[in-house]
Amino acid sequence: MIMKIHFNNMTYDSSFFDHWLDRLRSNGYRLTAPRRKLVEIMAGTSQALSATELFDLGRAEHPSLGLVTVYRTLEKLEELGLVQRVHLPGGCHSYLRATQGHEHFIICTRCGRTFFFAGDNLSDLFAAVAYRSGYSITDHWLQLFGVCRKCLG
Amino acid sequence: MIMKIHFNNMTYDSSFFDHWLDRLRSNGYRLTAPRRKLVEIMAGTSQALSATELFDLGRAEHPSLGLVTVYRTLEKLEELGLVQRVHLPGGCHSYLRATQGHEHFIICTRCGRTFFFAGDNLSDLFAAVAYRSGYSITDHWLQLFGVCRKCLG
DNA sequence: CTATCTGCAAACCGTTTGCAGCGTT
DNA sequence: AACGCTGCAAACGGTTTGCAGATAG
Repeated sequence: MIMKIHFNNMTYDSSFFDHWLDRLRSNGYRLTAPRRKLVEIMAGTSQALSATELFDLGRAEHPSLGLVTVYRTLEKLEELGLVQRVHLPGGCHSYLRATQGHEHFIICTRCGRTFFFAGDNLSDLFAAVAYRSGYSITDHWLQLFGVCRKCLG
Repeated sequence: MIMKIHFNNMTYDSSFFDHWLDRLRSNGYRLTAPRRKLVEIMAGTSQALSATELFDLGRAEHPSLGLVTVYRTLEKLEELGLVQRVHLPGGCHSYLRATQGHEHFIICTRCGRTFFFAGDNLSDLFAAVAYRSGYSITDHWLQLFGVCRKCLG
């Protein structure tokens, strides 16, 4: 069942969840109960979550869940490009839905809530840097930090 | 003694080293032999170094050096804004001379060598994102990844 | 039926802390 | 002389691995 949901100030369809399950299945991974639960949580939140936080959320609904399963599921989701590690000034222990194409995000440094936005065209800048540095550019991160409306009070 | 050196494709003066020592001293930190050696290495390289790599480099010239001293020195340099942790796709265990103002850098994903460049004006983009997201923006990272000329061969 | 997945316990690795002695100021 | 710094050893916390039993396909 696919339905429109309000997510992160933008409208996405809930098929994130279905799509992720499809990707797992079509890559030969099995859809077990703990895995489904973890995918459901990660696909449905705009909050960057650490393995432990995800573990606690998952365990609330699936008590026998093990922390190791959380790590192994995150590993697969990351490998499939569905989830990405979030780098914060204070550490790199959180995960978030991966950005797509030229999409970037701003993350609240208090609660981890994120807002995704389409990246402006930075290719002029990149071309200039490639020329001046002699490097062949393979990737870039543009990451914004701030405080979200809820945390501003 | 201050002299011009060629560093990272740009000309800096070697007073990075002197400046860092000054900053340590003026903040009440003592200038010991192991600390001087570590500052000399970090101030004089454009290579992102992990604590262990810095340890090995330092130990080559100061054999009694302890790894703990490396961590404690990096902590102080980071606190003074002279050094920053570098976030790479594969982990966040390296340190580099901190960027200043609107400066950014591109890092070679093979050898860690960096090239610093002045950031273009991204404030229009930031203003738009602040407006659309409702976040109050406090900081940003723009980080480029690539392969440097030496590693390209 | 078979290969994958699970949870547990233990190993692992980068980092931090407690401490007694040393060195800078 | 006082206080910060050092190196050692041990603790720590997040993550990974080995394993035997459970389960999806």
